[in-house]
Amino acid sequence: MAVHHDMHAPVHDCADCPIRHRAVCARCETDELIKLEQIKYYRSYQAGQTLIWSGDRMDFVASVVTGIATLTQTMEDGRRQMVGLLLPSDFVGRPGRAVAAYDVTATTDLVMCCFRKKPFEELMSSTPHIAQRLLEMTLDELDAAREWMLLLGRKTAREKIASLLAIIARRDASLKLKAPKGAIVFDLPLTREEMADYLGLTLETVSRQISALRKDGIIELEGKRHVVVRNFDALMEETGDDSDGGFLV
Amino acid sequence: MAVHHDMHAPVHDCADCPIRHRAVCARCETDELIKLEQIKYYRSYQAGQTLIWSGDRMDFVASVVTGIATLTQTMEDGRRQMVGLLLPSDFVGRPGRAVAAYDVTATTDLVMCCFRKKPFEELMSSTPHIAQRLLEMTLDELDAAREWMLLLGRKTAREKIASLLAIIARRDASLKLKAPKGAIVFDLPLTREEMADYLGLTLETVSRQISALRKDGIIELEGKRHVVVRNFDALMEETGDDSDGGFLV
DNA sequence: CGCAGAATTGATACATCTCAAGCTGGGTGG
DNA sequence: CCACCCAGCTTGAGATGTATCAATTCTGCG
Repeated sequence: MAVHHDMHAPVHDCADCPIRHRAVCARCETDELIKLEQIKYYRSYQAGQTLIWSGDRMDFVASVVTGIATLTQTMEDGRRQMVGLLLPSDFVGRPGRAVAAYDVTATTDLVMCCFRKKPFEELMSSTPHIAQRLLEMTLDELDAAREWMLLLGRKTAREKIASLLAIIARRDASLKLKAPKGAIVFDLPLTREEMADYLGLTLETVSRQISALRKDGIIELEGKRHVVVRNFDALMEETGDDSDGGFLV
Repeated sequence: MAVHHDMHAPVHDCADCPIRHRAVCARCETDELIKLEQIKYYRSYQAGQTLIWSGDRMDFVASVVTGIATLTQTMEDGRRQMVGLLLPSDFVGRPGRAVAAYDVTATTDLVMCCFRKKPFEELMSSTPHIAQRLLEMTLDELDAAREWMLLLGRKTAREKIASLLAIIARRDASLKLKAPKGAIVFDLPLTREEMADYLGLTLETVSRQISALRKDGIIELEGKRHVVVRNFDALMEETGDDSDGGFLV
C-alpha cells in the first residue's frame, strides 16, 4: 500500500460526519449508509497539491469533507480558467466516466471521502436516494455554472470582484449561521492569481480592483486575505446583480 | 382552453418520436412510456417567441422535439448572456423548482414535448430510468457549461467565433451522419446578435471576426447565414483547443 | 536578517467596445 | 415594376478597459 504524498485521515463514522446532511449521502437511510460505509475511505491532501490531473484515469468519486478544492481547465499555451470551486459536501468525479475532465487542486488542506467508482455506480443504480441527491446537486452546480457564465461574459472587472466577494461572504455567513447584522468578516480562500483564474482576469487587475473597492470604502482589508464588509448592500450594489437575485434555490 | 399565441402540433406516438432515443425518455421501457404518454402534450412556437420569462411560474417541464431554443440571462441594464443552446432532445425546466431561472426563446420554429410538472415529478421518483437519464443529461450540460466558461473567460474574440462555428459544424455533421470528408456546409441558427450574446462579445466584434476568418480563408460565406468549411482542421486550429480535445464523452 | 512568494503599483500596449455611417437583400405597397 | 423600407449586417474611427511588462513593496518564515 503505497502512501504517496497524501496523508491518511482517521476513518470516522458517517453519523458524526460534518457533511452528512448536505453531501451525496444526505438522503440515505441507515441501511444505505452501511453499504456506503463499506466502500468509503478518507484521504487527506496538503494545500497546493493537485489531486487529479485532467486526463487521469479516475477509479473513485468523492465528497469534500473539509477544506477547499478547485476545478480548472488549462489551454495548451497555459491560459487557465477555474470552472468550479469545491466546498465541503461538494462532489468530485462523474459516475460513468473513466477519465478526469479537469484538474482538481487543493487550495487549503483537504480531506475527501472517497468511494471506489465501480461499487459506487452499482450502489447508485440500486439505491435511488443516492442518484436523486446527485441529480439535485448537479442541477445546483449547473445553475451556479450558468450564473458564472453571466459573470465571465458580461461583467466588468469591478463587478466580477464584488460578485466573488459577495459569494464568499454569503457562504461564510451561511456556514457560521451568523445573522447578517453588523460587519461580515471572512478570509479569502484564494490567492490573487486563483481569483484571477476564477474571474477570467489577470492577477494585476484583481489586485487593482480590490484596492479600488478598498479606497471606495466598500471593503476593508486586514493583511492580504482578511476582509471586512461593513455594508453588505453597498457590496451588492457593485456586483451588477438584481437586488432580489439569488433566492431561486 | 385558451390557445394564446402558440400553435398546437398534432400529437404523435412516442414510438415514432425523432428524439425517442436521446431525450429524457431514452431509457424508458414500453410500460414507462405509456405513463409518460398520458401526461405529455405538444406545443409549437414561432421563431422569435419567448416561451418562458425568468421568474415565471413553471407548471411543466419539456423536451425540445424540433427546432432550436436559447436560455438567456439579462442584467438590469440590459446586458445579456446566453447560458444554454437547446437542441432537439434537450430538456427544459427543473424538477422541484417552481419558478423559471432563465428566459427561454425560440430562435427557430419550435416544437416541444411538455409534461405537467407534478405528475412528471411523481413519475420520476417511481421510475428510476427517467431520473437516471436526466442525471446523465444534466452532467453533460454541466460539462458543456464548463467548457463554455473557459471560452468566456480566456478565449480571444477570434477563438470564440471559431469555437462556435466548430460546435455548430460538428453538431450538424453528427445530425446528418455525414462523413467528415469534403467540405462541411451548414446554416447559422443564430443572428449576429445572438452569437454575440452567446460569446460575450458585441455584435460588431462578431461581424468583424467572421469577416476576418473569411478573408483568411478559414471559412466561406454564401449570404449571411450559409457557411462552408473546406478544411475543418484549419478551423480547429483557430479555436485554441487542444487538437485531441472533445472526445471525453 | 534576509530571502521568496505574494501582492501592489506604474507605464504602456492592445483588444474589444462604442458610436456612427452605409450596405444588403427580401418584402411591400403604390 | 419600381421605389422604398427595414432588420440584419458590415465597416470605420475613436474611446476605453484590461492585459502586459516592469519595478517595488509587503509578509511570513527559516
